[in-house]
Amino acid sequence: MTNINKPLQRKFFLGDTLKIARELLGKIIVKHDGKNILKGKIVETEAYIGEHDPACHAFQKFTDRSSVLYEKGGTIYVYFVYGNYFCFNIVTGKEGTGDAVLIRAVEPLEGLEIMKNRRPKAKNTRELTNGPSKFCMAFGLDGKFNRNDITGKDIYITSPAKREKFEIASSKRIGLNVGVDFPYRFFIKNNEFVTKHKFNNTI
DNA sequence: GACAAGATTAGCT
DNA sequence: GCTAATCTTGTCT
Repeated sequence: MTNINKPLQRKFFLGDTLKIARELLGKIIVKHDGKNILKGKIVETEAYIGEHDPACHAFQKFTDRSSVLYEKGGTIYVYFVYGNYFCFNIVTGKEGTGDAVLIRAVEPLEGLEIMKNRRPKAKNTRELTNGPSKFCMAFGLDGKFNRNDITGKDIYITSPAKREKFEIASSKRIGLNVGVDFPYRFFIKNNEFVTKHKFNNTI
């Protein structure tokens, strides 16, 4: 039972970053993992705007790491933090803008056994993917995917076969020391896979 | 070449 | 709820 439409095309990722961050909610991220297929519904995102956002890695600095953010929309930006963890971003907008959307949490749909193997610490299904680095671990995403393309054949995003109804809420972003005032975090209201956090109130 | 900080997580109080 | 763990990247000397 695949129930999967065609992958989102390049055009989707070239639009407005904040709009894309909202529209990605409820979409399905698919990863071909060897013989296996992993699927998850995106339930939480954050937008990073290169031009005016001090929290964005591309803000007023073009470095080896942030140069990926200036690629055209649909490019994957994976980076390493805190010595252990990866965060998975999708570059948005036209080439040269420095915008990206961070995938913070997904709801596991397929390939649960593989995810559990990769996340031995997770005590339950919810803990498999309810955090940006947890999602990366469960899906086996690491630095090798940096600069890859989200419209490729091994990893891509599709719309669900059935359009679900859900409410989108927004809040301040999490884990930042700068740019905390921008309400650029978006999540599906009342979805249990959204990261639990003190900022989970709607703004 | 050295140093400080970081888009987090897990484990302990 | 609070803090240590851990190492890459960017910046400064």
